Amino acid sequence: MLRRRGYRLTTQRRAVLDVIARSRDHLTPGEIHQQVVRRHPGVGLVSVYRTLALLADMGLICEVHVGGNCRSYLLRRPLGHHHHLVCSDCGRVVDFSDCDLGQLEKRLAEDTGYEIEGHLLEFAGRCPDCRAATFT
Amino acid sequence: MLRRRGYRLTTQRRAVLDVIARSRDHLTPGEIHQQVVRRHPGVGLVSVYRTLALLADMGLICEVHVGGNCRSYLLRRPLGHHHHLVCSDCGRVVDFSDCDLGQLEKRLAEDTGYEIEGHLLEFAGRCPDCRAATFT
DNA sequence: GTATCTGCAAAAACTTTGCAATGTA
DNA sequence: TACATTGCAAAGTTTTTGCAGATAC
Repeated sequence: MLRRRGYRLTTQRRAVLDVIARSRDHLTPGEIHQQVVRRHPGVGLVSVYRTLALLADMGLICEVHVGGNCRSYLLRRPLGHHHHLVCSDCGRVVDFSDCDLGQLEKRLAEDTGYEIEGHLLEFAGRCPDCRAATFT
Repeated sequence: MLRRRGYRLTTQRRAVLDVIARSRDHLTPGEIHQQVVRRHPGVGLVSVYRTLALLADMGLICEVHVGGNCRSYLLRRPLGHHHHLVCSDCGRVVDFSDCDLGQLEKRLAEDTGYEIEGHLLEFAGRCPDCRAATFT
């Protein structure tokens, strides 16, 4: 990972990034810390918070809002503009990038006079695995 | 307000609802409490939390995620399905209901195997007033 | 009159900050 | 070696809970 942006590559940061990258789910700071500690006892929750702030600033991770905690993070897999489809059972996230909101955005701008800067779009649903689990 | 759903209509609840209904902005529990206290000193923050939980359960208010705090509430003006366009300067919210995501939703369902249950869509932008304020 | 609500105070959860010690580059 | 980064502990916030007294119906 290209952390040569002036920041040092420490064990802690590597560990946090590793946990986030490994997970297909979105994780809260607490959950991330728990997982980090498994392999690296002694790493403080504080470092997790600090690392998350850093990664968020750099745009390497992003938040998930649908389904509970708004401070759940996720690796920004496609690095550019994209959205999430979140499983309401297991939390598993699938990314997609073609949202095609241009028309709506344009009409809204005209109707309201707002100068639109961006949007937040997330879908909630049940992933194939969780659906299958229902029909035991 | 039709609170005859088995719940009692108390001064506190009326006050909280009043503040939310009055505001065109989205407010955090703390902000709501501050405003409630102005007219009704002695009302506890606890009651605000409890009332918010109640109103949220009943679907009378909804959250705003764009721009900071994810626990900002807003009166559910059009009572059905709708979305928000939030001013990134003053927080003022405009509602709209035609989001036209059916196609995208269908394609996502096919591509991913998810059974889609719902979506969260919010736009961020600058409202006419705030835009005007820039060109002093 | 009674079951629902409220406020207080205290607890629990979550997040940020100060500082000496540590580890990367 | 030097300075960014860490962990601890402590302080701030935010949210929840227990309980006795108040109040809507």
